Amino acid sequence: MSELSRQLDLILRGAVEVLHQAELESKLARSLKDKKPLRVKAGFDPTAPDLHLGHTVLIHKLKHFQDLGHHVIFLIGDFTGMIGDPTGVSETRKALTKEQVEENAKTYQRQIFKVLDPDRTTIEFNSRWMGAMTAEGLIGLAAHYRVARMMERDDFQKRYQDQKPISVHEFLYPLVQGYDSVALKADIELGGTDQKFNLLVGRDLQRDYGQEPQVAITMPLLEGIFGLRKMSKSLGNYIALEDAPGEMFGKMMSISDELMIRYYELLTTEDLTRVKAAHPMESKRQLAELIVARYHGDEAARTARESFQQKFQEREFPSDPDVRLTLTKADLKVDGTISLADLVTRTGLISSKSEARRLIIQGGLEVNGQKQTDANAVLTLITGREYQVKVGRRKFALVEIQA
RNA sequence: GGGCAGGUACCCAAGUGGCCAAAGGGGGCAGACUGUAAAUCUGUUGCCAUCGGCUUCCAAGGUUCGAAUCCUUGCCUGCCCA
Repeated sequence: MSELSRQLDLILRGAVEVLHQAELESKLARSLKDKKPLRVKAGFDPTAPDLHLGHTVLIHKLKHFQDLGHHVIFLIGDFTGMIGDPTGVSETRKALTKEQVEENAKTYQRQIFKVLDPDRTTIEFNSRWMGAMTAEGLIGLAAHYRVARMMERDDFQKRYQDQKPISVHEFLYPLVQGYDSVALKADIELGGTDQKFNLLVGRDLQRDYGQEPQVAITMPLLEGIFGLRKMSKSLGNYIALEDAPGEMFGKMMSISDELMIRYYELLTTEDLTRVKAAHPMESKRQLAELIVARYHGDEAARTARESFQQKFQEREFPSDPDVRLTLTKADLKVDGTISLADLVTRTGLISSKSEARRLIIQGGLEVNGQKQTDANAVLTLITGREYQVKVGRRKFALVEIQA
């Protein structure tokens, strides 16, 4: 197999679309001939330093390029982030301070370098060139693109049809993102399938600015833990790289069998036929362990697995409860009692007393292994003792009574 | 600038004077089931509480015995015309 087809093979693995493959091939061929690495760009939002597994699909692809000797540019869209959120029309997002952006960038580095090689990664901020751009420059940039083309974008079109608001500055997003490719002289840009439009704007702009257009490669969006919709922070269906090991493990275990296969496909290099042949629960556990180990180490993965088995498979009270609460006499009534609902509310694991009462009535509360179903119950707590409170399916609190 | 249509709970969305703490769907939570799941079924989903009470339907006023519903003003969104 030639070096070129070897490279192509790895690059195409898992990719949804390459625009256009012929250009990719000629870029690769030239790169090999001149011994000059390609400049591969991927952009990330500075407001969400909490990377989740969805982002790692892209990061792993960057890693592939890196392994092939190419140059990876991890672009943090701090300028784009400062303009505001294109989807949150009702709420204007506060501009991030320089310090916050720097802080977020550090978080990014900590997270991505669990996958990428720091020595072969450049981290860029688009404020470097966008911050310096004058209003005149911005007008000039805007003149490079047409409204009709802008409206071709799916979400704009849909929002327009649905009579939903679209602010003018939202048009600036694809423009700035595209201009980033001009500023960086990118050969290739990676993005999720939802980024296709923006990636193509980059091509158009580069051409307009007299550069060779970048190749756009789209990667699948990883579905969130409830399946169906893409993993994203705002949908709350994500597994963050910095989730605690136990939490990460638990989330991985609660995905459907179907989704598990998908995760294997996009996040690991495991052989899928082997995964499908094994018992689903076993495969899922392996996946959970694999992922936790990748971001937290082998030891943490083992502990997470053990704790999970304790909590859910054997339904025991875990050795590391979610909350440890210490109550003193002052928290109790004079006769040393407290209402059950109050006790549960005090753990902070639920948001109101009404919710506590609901939970109790529905049979979702246990104290020291005893199911409590009387919402009006009053407990007499003994000083010096510990009480194990199980709140709902997966929350545990240990309450200690001090004199 | 003018005309028109809208703003309802976490989200979508019904309701157009009392029967509305407000239908329905999604999502969440709990129970059953299970492989830890997922799917399914059932219940639940403003707050406090024993009956019962209290605060909600963009905001502020007003009409009324009584308003999410009517009126006024303001703010916000969309469409059409200029």
